[in-house]
Amino acid sequence: MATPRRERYRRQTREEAKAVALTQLSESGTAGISVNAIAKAMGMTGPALYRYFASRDELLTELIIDAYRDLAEALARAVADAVPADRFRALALALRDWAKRQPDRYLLIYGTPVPGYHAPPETTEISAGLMRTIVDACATVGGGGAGAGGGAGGGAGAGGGAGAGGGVAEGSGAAMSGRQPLTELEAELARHLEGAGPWTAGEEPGGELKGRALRTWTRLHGVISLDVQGQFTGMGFDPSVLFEAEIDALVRGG
Amino acid sequence: MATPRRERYRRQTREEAKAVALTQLSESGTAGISVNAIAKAMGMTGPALYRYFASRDELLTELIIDAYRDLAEALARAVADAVPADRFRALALALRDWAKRQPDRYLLIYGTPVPGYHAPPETTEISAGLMRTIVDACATVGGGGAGAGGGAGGGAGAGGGAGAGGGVAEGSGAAMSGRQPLTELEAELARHLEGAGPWTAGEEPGGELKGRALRTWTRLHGVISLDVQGQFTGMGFDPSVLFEAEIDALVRGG
DNA sequence: CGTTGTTGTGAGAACTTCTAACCAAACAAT
DNA sequence: ATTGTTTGGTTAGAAGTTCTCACAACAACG
Repeated sequence: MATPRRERYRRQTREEAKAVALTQLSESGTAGISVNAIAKAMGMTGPALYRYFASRDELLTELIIDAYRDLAEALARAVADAVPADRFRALALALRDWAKRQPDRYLLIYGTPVPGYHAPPETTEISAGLMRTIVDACATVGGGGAGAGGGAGGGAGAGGGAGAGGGVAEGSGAAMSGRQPLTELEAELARHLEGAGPWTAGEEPGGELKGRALRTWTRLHGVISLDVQGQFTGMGFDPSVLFEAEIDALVRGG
Repeated sequence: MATPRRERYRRQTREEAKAVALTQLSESGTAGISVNAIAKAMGMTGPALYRYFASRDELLTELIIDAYRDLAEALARAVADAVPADRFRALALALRDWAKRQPDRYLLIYGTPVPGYHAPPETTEISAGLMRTIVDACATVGGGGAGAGGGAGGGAGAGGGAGAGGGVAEGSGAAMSGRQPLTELEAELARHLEGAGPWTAGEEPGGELKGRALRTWTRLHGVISLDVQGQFTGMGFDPSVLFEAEIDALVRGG
């Protein structure tokens, strides 16, 4: 039952190509990723790579999906490895750590999108799983709350990237009951908020889970994105201090 | 003393080229900006444009500088047009408004940078002026504080984009007194904080100007950037509500 | 051994940025 | 007014890109 050598070899060269692409990415950005150059670096001619990737865009997409999955896994693991009291902090630190370690991959996910490019459903699924991890982590901070829901969600999230994807896939039936099954997030949040009331204009979102999760996401991203883009250079302060302050503010104020 | 027709014509075609580039930008992103295509759209052949822009990069850079200047001006004007009590809110709303009205230009400034690309000193100067506007606006919220400093800074900021740039240029002598004159921001902030103590690890940054300005910047950017990148689509909530919540949180908690 | 399917190569089309050479028009100065 | 110079535009072409196609070489299977 061993995987056919043909297929294994194929996988191997695909991975190698993506690895080379990643080094090109960190050296010259997404624009610097060249199919021809990758092929040349691998010891073959340009067109050969088109046997493995239908287009440059497909390669890029795969890079994005990989990064997404990797990040989701890292966050889920960090949360799972922490005791409930530290989960929120663990999540935030893991996010920052991942981003600082591989800025280009972070920007691949959350950076400027190319107009006309439509993210494949895979990424939105992973994104939903990632969002669920954040929501779960937010549920552990402050008033505690929703122990049962948090536990179930945490279990699925702790299963790693594959687990998150699986969980979303399994839950797809629930999304169909809604009117607009755009992402799992809506249903997911609804499950978490059960009767907490809608979050509409003019309302006070403080202290309630959906707002907390969103604020967590946007604030952490705000610091991280500006940091990895180098916008803080020469400003005479330590970004990590700012990041810590934001964590504290989130934990305290909600 | 009328400007020579030669020069005027040159300016004109440069502006036209940049205008065409902007439409290309909004249609297909930075990667979609093509010198050849711009020239063709203007009714000339490709190489002709190289009389006006030394390279594609120079054109891009000019687009970035223009956007920067425009944003800085819009913010300064919004702050200047508001009564002191509303200045902070006015700044935040103006920032969001500008970004939502022209997302691609916002991403041109705060989006993924291309590696190897070094921002010209002009942008860092404008950035410093912009940061000063934020700091000034932050000074009007909460405990009031530093009335004299805020007034002086506000006056320079209210002078529009050119005024901000000029102010920075004039102040360059002050930067030389420091050890690392990387940007004006450091000296600017120092002037504002005079004796408020350093902002280092482990310290509580709440309620003090530098932290407040940085938090303002990163939080607003966090919401805006994810919004203009379309990361909120299909999540079933109104980004503006989240934005308002962040403004309130900044005003209230600091 | 033969057949089949996969992988790589070279040629080439249609793009891109950007340089070089050349020509024409507009300005400046004698 | 006739020179001379600067500037604007053209075509040609080099070097690069993505991507298609036809053809050859090889591995795997019956």
